[in-house]
Amino acid sequence: MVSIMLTAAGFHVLLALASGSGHGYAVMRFVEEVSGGAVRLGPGTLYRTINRLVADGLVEESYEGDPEAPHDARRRYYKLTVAGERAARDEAQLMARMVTAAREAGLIA
Amino acid sequence: MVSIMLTAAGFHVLLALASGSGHGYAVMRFVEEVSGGAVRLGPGTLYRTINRLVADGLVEESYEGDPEAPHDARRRYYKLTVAGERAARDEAQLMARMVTAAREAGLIA
DNA sequence: TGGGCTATATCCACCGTGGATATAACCATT
DNA sequence: AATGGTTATATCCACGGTGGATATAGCCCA
Repeated sequence: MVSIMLTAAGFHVLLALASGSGHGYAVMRFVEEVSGGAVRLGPGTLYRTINRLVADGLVEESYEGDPEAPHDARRRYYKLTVAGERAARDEAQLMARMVTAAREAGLIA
Repeated sequence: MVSIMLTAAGFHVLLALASGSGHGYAVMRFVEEVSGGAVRLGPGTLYRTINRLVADGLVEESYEGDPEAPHDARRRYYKLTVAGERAARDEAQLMARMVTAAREAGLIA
């Protein structure tokens, strides 16, 4: 399959980062929350996916942590690159088409 | 990752079948069309995915072909089972949540 | 100072994917 | 009736992503 170059896990990570979840563990919780618990990214998939996204130039490490949060030396912060934003947008638009098709098929309201 | 038990390819096939594409090749064209060419299911992924869905009880072979179409001995027709419809609906709803989240994040309009 | 949660990282076996290859039936044209 | 392009299904292999366990360690509260 082709889509763009994103796996499902990759899209979830990009969406979480776009939604303001700055570091890995926050991404994990975001994905679980936004999916109502249906999607869970285990640590293996999570950190490997982040590293792949960094290698692909869709995500970059950010050395400015969340100013609201208390300092936590363990955390590594990430943000979308321009290419990452574009990839996330493309994939979201593709998904929106799928949802529309599902509506037209009478699968959902 | 968990979602339900569907891979991306699996969902595309279920959606195509729910939309009235009765046989494998029609599924392939539907997926390509509905995605604007962004998603392509090669024959390998396509037929293997169908067989897996049959084995999982989400799809069953239907021996009543499309009455509109001219007879074609090569075609094998398929339709969703009740479980397949439920799985497709669950996945579509999950996708709708992701699209909503993407809107809230300002990724798409 | 002990325990539970937060946070990141790596490893392995398994499974799905992509793409090539093969086969053959269908249909229009010559 | 032969040709060629499209439709249609099927199988194979190497590759890469996934899931889940395991490890390590910093954080925070009692």
